[in-house]
Amino acid sequence: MKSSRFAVASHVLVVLAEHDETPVPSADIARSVNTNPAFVRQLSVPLRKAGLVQSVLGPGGGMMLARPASEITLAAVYDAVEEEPLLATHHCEPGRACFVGRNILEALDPVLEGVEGAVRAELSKHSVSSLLRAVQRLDKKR
Amino acid sequence: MKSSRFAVASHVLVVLAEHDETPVPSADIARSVNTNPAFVRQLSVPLRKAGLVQSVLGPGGGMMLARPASEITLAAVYDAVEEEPLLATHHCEPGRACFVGRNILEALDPVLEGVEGAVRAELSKHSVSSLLRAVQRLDKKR
DNA sequence: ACAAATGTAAGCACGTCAGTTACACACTGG
DNA sequence: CCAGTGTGTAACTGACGTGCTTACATTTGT
Repeated sequence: MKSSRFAVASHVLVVLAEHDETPVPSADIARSVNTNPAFVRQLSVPLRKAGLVQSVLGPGGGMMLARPASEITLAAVYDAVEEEPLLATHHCEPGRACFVGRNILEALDPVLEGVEGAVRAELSKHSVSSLLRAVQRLDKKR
Repeated sequence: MKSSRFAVASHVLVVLAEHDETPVPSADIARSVNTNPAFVRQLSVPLRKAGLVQSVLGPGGGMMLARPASEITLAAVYDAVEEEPLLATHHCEPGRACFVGRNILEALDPVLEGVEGAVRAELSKHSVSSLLRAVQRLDKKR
């Protein structure tokens, strides 16, 4: 099962961007995502650690963006919630008897670095606010 | 558990590129990767479907590259063995009551397309032969 | 015929993930 | 000051992907 955290986290942040400046309770967000409030709160942990959201306790509380939506790139979202590299290497150490086995991981390393960099560069082109605008544009068309 | 198929498939192809023109039995490849011969054969299925390798049955048989190593990019390897997109979307449909839920998937689509394209472009810069050269260069240093 | 290989099906163990329940804690308003 | 609202977090479950293994039919060279 592939992780959908990046997509869901983006969804959450767009909802927060829509309700600018006012806290949104996890129950409301969960209704939009169609999942459980606790799941949204769990997802909020890495987002808070990354300084993207903050929460207000007590009645009238909830989650809200910690900085302007235009200053949150999707690369930051990706970094916050999707910690592992997307292209994994061997689970078990390759056999060191063969010279390919001895060096393949090191040879593959710059390739995987490059991929990771390309992904981050591509995601840097978008922000939460641009994603919100895209959502609004699509909704108008209906 | 993240998929390591791309890394292992690259490993296999580099081994095949080293033994140019002569078939390599799956048992030999498995020794280099440090895994099971049957697992290598399973991995060979998508590679054969993609026209990257071919196999020779019977004694003295095995797997070999179906075309020159310099003409097999790592993007082709990726396409062959890693069919699903690396960044998944929501597992369950978002709630259509909220206008964000109605449009988020469609809005996210071009972003994910862009990521996929960036990955493929980055992987196109490398080939099986360039990877083999990197392995050889690293081994000389030891 | 025999042995060396592949191709493939079936199944196991383990890890990850989404989803859920439960509960302690924090804050606000009356 | 206390009832209600909401967060933070731990624990658990079920589903699924993945690596790995066993097993067996099939092909082919000597």
